[in-house]
Amino acid sequence: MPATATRDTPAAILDTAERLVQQRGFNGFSYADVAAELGVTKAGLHYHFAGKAELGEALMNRYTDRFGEALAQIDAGERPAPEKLDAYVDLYADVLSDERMCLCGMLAAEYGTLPERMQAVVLRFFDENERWLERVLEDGRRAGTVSVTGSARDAARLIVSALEGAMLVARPYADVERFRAASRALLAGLVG
Amino acid sequence: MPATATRDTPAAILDTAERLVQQRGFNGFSYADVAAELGVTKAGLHYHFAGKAELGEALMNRYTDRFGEALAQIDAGERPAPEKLDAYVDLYADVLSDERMCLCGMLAAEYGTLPERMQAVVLRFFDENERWLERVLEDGRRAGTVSVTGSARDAARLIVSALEGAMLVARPYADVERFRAASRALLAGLVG
DNA sequence: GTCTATAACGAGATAGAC
DNA sequence: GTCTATCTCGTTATAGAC
Repeated sequence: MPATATRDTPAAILDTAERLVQQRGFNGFSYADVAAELGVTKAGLHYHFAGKAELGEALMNRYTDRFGEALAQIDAGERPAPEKLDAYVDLYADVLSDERMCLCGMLAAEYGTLPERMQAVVLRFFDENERWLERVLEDGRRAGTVSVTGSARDAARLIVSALEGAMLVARPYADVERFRAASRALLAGLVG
Repeated sequence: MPATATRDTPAAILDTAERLVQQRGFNGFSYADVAAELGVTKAGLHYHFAGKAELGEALMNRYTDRFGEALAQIDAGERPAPEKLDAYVDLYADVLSDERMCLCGMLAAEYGTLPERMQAVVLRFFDENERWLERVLEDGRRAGTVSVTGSARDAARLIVSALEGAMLVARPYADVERFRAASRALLAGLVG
């Protein structure tokens, strides 16, 4: 019996690569970086993920699926819309406090250089987030807990944009409070 | 007399490199890309800019200075604060309509991989923008044309964050209207 | 100021042993 | 499943001719 990995190797590869992409970008990390950190060789990585494009795609699908599960978790709580929005903001804050950018926000910056199949997942991520927010905002409007001036769709797109941008700007300052301040000001204008 | 360039060569290099960075990122373009587009050799570029770090720094300083001049232009008009904010949003929209990301927004994503001197300019860009916005918002509040709930500084930071994020998200969709919708929703919550 | 030529390195990827 | 070894290519950068 050959030596067994202490945990699922593909998952460990994805964990390391994910962090590297979130901190350095898809064009800012290499198979060598991942291999060195895991103490394996580049060839070993190619066994699990044929190429960088396949690794990137797997990364994004896992991230987007997990984000969807987190949204389902928020829904399961049956809380009023403003609390759901606060929980949504916390998802972003948790990523940032790890000194990471949102994976798909990072890849949105590099969009023009990405393999086609990775580009498609970037759009899927934003679409799913916008749909979820739109529904929460409409529920809140019906319940009288949220007062959005324009369309719920436009407000949802503003929220995604503002939170992605707040992460983008706050990370160079290594200042989560900067993100928190922007989030508060955002929700104050929408929920107030 | 040697052949004369049709226009200032360093400026032409900066123009091309700037667009490439805005569309592909600092880690997504090379000297070879710039040289090919200008019809010169890589060695020729090194004569004008010693290395990629120096080219990047020159790029950012020119961009930040130009942005500052554009803000001074807006101030020169002596318009009320809401009109100044509209003009400010237009600066971003113009960049996006060229299918480019804000230069410093792009470099904020790649921040961890940048040479130190380029990192410093990223912060300078955001600082100067926030200061300008903070002043406009305070002027507007005094004149009664703007009603910001929290501090002008936090609102300024929200505006920078939201506009950077709106560019980041809208560009993969190649949809300037997506940016416009987010901008309108943003200002509606702040100026309303 | 721009060129040719090349050095030095790292990236992504593959073949084949174990 | 992971390794060693190697290949090919692109990238940054320099030396030196014109």
